[in-house]
Amino acid sequence: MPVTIRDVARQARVSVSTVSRAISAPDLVRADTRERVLEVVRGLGYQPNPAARSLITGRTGNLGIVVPDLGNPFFPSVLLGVQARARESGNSVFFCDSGQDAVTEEELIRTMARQVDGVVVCASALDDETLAELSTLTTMVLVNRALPGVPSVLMDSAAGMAAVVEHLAALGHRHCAYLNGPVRAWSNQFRRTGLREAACRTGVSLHELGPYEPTFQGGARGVDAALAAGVTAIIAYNDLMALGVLARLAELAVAVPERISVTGFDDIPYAAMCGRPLTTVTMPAELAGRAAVELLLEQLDNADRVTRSPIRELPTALVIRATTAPPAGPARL
Amino acid sequence: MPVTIRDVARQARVSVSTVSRAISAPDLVRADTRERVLEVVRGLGYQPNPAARSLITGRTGNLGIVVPDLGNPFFPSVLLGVQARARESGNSVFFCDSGQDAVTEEELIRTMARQVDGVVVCASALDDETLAELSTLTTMVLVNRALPGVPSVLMDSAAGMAAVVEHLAALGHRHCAYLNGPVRAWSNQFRRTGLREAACRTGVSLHELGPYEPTFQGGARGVDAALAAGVTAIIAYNDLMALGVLARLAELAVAVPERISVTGFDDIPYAAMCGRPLTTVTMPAELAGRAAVELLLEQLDNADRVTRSPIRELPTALVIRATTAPPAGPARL
DNA sequence: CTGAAAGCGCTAACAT
DNA sequence: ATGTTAGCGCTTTCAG
Repeated sequence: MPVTIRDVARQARVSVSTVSRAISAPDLVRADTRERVLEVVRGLGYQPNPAARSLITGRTGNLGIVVPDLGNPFFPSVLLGVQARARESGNSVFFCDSGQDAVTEEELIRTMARQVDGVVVCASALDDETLAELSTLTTMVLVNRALPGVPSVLMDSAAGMAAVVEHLAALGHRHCAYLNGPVRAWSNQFRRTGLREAACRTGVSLHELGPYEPTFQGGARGVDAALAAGVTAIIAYNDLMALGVLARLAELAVAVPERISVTGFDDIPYAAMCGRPLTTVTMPAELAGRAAVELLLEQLDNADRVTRSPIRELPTALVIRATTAPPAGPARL
Repeated sequence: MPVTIRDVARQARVSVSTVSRAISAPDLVRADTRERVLEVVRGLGYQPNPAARSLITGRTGNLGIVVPDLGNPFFPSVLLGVQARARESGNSVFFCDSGQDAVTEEELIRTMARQVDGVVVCASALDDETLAELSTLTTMVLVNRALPGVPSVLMDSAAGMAAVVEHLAALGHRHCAYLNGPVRAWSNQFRRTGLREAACRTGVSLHELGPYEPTFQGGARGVDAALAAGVTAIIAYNDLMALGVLARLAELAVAVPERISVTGFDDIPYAAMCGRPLTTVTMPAELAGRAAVELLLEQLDNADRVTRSPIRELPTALVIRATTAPPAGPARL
C-alpha cells in the first residue's frame, strides 16, 4: 500500500491541506512547517497520486503524440523533442503510432483525448472535417499540417523543395522526375507547390510520377519510370524513398551522381551515413517537437482566452552531399 | 464540461451503479436495461473518466517504456511492438528516453512508476541494486538485461555473435577486431561472451578494442585502431557502429569486403538500405516489445501469486549480406 | 437485477 | 498560517 497524504500529515503533525500546500504552493506555508513536512515527505518517499490530483484539478499532467510511422526516423526525432520539452514542464507523454491509417489515427486520438491535457498530431492522414471535430475533444497542435483554428508547427518544405530545384538547375539539369509521396498528404502537396513554382521559374521540366509509398520500397519502385522518362535527376518525396532509389539504381548499375542525380527530403540520420551521402533537405524535427509542446503549453495556459491559431514556421535548408552533380546526358535503361 | 456517468444515468433512468455495471460487467445487468444504457452512452458519447476509475480500482490502464536512445532505430521497433500489444489489451503507453544516462533513467522510472501499472525497461544503464530497488515500485519487465527476480526478454546475442565468428572463420579470417560498445552494458558483455567462446573454438584471434560510443561516430572512431592491429575483419558491437566503420573505411579507401570484412548487430532497417548492405545479426525487436508487454500482463494478472521470474529468450539470426568475404591478407594503413 | 451510499487520494474553498 | 470540509467521477459493497 503506497503512502498517502494522510500518512505524511499524521507524521508531520499537520493537516492534509498543509501537506498539499507544502507541495504545490510552498509559499503559502511557514518556512519551518514546510521544512518539517517536506522532511517527512522525503523520509516516507511520498509521491502524490496523480489520478486523485487529476480528478480534482482537471489536469492530467500528460501530453500525447500521434505519429504515422515510427519506422521513419524523422518521427523518433520529433518524439525526442516532444519528450524533452514535456519533461522540462513536468509533463509525461503518451505515444501512439497510427501506421498511416486514418481510421486507427482517429481512434487513437479519441482514446488519448480522455487522458491527456493536449495532443500533438504529426502528419495527419485525416481529412479536415474529422480533424476539426477531434480538435474539439482536447487541446491539439498539428505538425506538418495546417488547419484553420488549430495551431500548428510547419516546416517550410516548399522553400526546401525550391532550393533543391534551384540547386539542380544550377548544376545544369533540365529534366527532373518527382517521385510523389502520398498524394493526399498535406506535406506532399506543399512540397509539390515549391517544386512546381521553382521548376517553372528555372525552366526545368518536371515529370511527376507516383504516388508511391513513402518508404524504401516505394522509392525503389519509382526508379524505372523515372529512367524511362529520360530525366537526369530524381527528386524523391523523402529520404527513405531516396535511399530506395539509390539501391535500385545501384542494382541497375546506373552511376550516381555521374549518370543521374538523386535528392531526398528530411535529412534523416542515415542520409549522411549511407555509402553515398545523400543530398537532401534538412528538417528540424526535434525542434518541431519542442515547438509543438510549446504551443500546447501556451494553449493550456490561455485556457479561456481567445484562441488564435498560431502557426510556427520552422526553416528548412538544403544539404548538398554526394548524390548530385552536373548531368551527363539523359540516362536511359 | 464532459459528460459524466450521472448524465448517462439520468437520461437512461437508472442509477449510476447500473451504468457502471453495464460498462464494466455487462452480464450483471438485464439485457434490455443494458441496451438502453449503452444506447445513451453512445448517444452522449460518454467515456468514463480514467482518473476516477483508476483512483478506485488502483489500475491506470497505462504501461510505460523507457529506452536509452530513440535515435537507435532498434528502439523505435521495440516501441512499436510494445504499443501494438498494449493496444490489443486496452492499455496506453507512456514513453521515455533516458539518453543513456543512468541518473535520468532512474528518475524517469520513478516518475512513471506512479502512473502506470507496469514498465518495460530496455537496455538499462542502471546497476543491479538500483534496478532491483526500482523494481519494487511497480511491475517491471526488462529487455536485454537480466536480473534475478525480474522477468525479462532476452535475445540470444551470444549465439548471434558466435554465428558471426563462425561465418568469418569459415570464410578464412584468422584475425578479427571487436569494437566494444559500452563495457558496463549487459548486452555488450553478453555479446562478448559468445564472441570469445566462438573465437576460441574456431581458433581466430580476437583483438578487443574500445569501448566506443554505440553510435555511428563511435564506430568510425574505432577503425584506425582495428587497421593498426592488422585484422582482416571488424566486428562491431552494433549496426550503427558498423555503419560508421564502413564510412571511415570508405574515407580511407579501404575496400569492403575485399580488403576487410565488417559485421554489425541488430539488423536495423538501414543495414539493408545502405550502399553496401551489411552482414549483421537480426534481432526480433518488435517481437521483443510484444513479449515484454505479455510478461507485464501476466504479472499484472497474477498480482499476488508467487512471482517467478520468467525469462523469454528470443532467437537471433545471422544475415549474410555484402560486407563479408574471404580475407585478402592483412589490411594495413 | 438494481439502487443507495461509502469512499479512492487529493485539492480548494471556506473558516479560524 | 493552518485546519475543516466538501467534493472530483467512478466502482463496489451492501441492501433490497
